[in-house]
Amino acid sequence: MAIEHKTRTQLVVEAIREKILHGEIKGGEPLRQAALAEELNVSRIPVREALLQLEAEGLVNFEPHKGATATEISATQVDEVFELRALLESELLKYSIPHLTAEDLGEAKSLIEMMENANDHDAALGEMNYRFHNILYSRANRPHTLELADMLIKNSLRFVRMHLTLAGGDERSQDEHLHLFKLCEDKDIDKACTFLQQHILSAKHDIIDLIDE
Amino acid sequence: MAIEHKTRTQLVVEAIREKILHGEIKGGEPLRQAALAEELNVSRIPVREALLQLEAEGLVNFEPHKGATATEISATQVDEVFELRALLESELLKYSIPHLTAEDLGEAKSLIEMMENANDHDAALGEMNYRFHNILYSRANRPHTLELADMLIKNSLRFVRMHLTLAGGDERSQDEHLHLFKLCEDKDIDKACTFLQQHILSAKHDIIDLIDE
DNA sequence: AAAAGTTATACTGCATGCAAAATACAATGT
DNA sequence: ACATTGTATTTTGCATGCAGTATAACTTTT
Repeated sequence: MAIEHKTRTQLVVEAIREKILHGEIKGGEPLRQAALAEELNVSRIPVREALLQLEAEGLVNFEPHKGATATEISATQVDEVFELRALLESELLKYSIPHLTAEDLGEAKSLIEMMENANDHDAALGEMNYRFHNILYSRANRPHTLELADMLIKNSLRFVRMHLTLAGGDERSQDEHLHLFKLCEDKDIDKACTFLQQHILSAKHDIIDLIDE
Repeated sequence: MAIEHKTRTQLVVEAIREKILHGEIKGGEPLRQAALAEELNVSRIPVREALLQLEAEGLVNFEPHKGATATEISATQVDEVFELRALLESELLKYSIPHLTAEDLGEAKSLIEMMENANDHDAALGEMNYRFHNILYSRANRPHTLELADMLIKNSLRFVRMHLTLAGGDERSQDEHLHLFKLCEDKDIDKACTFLQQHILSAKHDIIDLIDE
């Protein structure tokens, strides 16, 4: 395996993204280039470039001459992002299901089992959830769509994490994953897609409820 | 009206975007930072930042240590982008129609008339087409979705332009705009949305045919 | 002559430093 | 006290220069 040679900019992107997703940096909070540069032991240039990339991801607002802030996230924004996810991800699933291989399904299945065994508040749960869904979409052959969906998922990850931490990896979510898996296995495209939409939208409602208090 | 103070980076973004959309820079062609910097009379820093932003827009590929290239655009890519547009834009229209005001519709109408009177090969035609659609989506109250759709539209603008230049602003497209307008006026959401999808997909087919020769 | 190694070059990645803009603060006038 | 102007400070925007990486050109070896 080729060693991957990460640029400082990429490292800074990951560092700042993690800070935002973990809530270490709150929404609306200003991101000072000099402060971040010093903290991460780089110059301001890679920080600037990282902030630009994070803006493209929707995690940061970058205003000329004003500076960058972590994006605020209202309930209506969550609503919109999850609606979009439901739209795009069901589209991906629709194209992907016919080409899903036995190995794909095997991987998905084992991830479900791992999630069942994992501690409810395990931080890795979000990662597993992410990979589970990603496998199901992987054969869609729609790279652009997948990239957009990925952006949205990353963007909503901070809520999902909050959701998991506060509510715990609840039973319902597990059951839903299993059910979705079976529908994929049966190649029942229509049912799988509409069920996936429900799955995403029910997560949306949970999170909005959480925010509203 | 407040004078707007554009940073060099923004100006460079626009300059390079224009070059790509106008075909002055072809797909796959490398974008050398130093060359662009000299040509535009800036240093390499704003060029780098511009290239990063253009990558987010999908017009440029940025590979670490390798450099940036204008994105190649195969028929399958066009297919995917237009499918996405059909999906997102019809969604926007669905939410927007109920809130469209009389003024909105007036503006849209006058744009249609302007497009009818315009020269078939007028470069401004693409711009008018863009504004026409944008007005129809403007009341959707879905900023995030609108932004994504906007990105996709910008991304497909080079083909639309090619389409218009080679095929001319054909009659069918005009008729379709008028029909779409009437459906919006009547607040017939379902018909308007499915018609919009057809409108976008038919453009897709025209463009793919153009590419395939 | 083809493959592998070596040097040269072209280009990117990034640190530093300075100029311009925005913000915060003080002084003045009303 | 409030608004307004002027000044200081902070912060961003960008030019320059150098170090590191990838690619091309050239040897050397088989």
